[in-house]
Amino acid sequence: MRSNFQAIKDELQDNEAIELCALQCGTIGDTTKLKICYLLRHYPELNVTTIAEFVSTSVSNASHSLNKLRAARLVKSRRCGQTICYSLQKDAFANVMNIIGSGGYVSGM
Amino acid sequence: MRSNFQAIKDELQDNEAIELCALQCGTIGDTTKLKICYLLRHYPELNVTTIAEFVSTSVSNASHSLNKLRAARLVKSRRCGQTICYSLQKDAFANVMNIIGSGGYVSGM
DNA sequence: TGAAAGTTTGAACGCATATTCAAATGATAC
DNA sequence: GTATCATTTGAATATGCGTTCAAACTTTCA
Repeated sequence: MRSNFQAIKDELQDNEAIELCALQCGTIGDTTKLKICYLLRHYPELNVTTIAEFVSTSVSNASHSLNKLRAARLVKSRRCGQTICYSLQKDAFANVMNIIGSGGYVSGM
Repeated sequence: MRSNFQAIKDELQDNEAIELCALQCGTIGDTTKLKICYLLRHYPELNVTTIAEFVSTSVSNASHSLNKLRAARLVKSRRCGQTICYSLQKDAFANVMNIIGSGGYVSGM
């Protein structure tokens, strides 16, 4: 059980899980992208045009947003003939959950 | 059970829970603030100077960050004599959890 | 081949944000 | 009161981001 100052400071530095969590949270820190995730959480697969209509934005903006979501490993895509189907990654937010929990003090480090 | 297009589009618009979630995720989308939350998840209370040392930043920056975290209702503070003690809000991320879940398709809307 | 539907791309703009610095505030002890 | 420690505040800078627009690309179907 590590509990000295330097060990904790080190754990906070260059922590991949924290970096990824920040990237993913930052990505859904914008309502357009968050709405897309929320939508895909309840629809297994949707194409860009449909997503754009649901979240009331342009197709171009939806496409840009989906690109960022994919870069953050939150969304994946596959071609379905003429359209491209987007869906949530499995366990997309598992890492986020691990880092932030549900809030409140839990135990010593 | 609503399942038509317009109802879902409306649900996505002016949704307070989603707006709050975006605000809170955006706030911890920065490593400094996320580290502070991570730290406070494991320490019941810490003052600004200590937090700044842990996350390897200036006291001023830590103070600015804590202000944003408080504005996003993620952190609270109380005066302890000469210093000010910061702690995580109870159920700080409860709303975030509700919106994003852990990822993956769950059920129809 | 050519048209139409679906999607992506890159540039451009304006706006928000993180961080730093210096100065100001608040509390404590001598 | 004054010096010291802890913290906040505001301005300034630079960097990053969301959105829009027009143009390009891919697939399908006639």
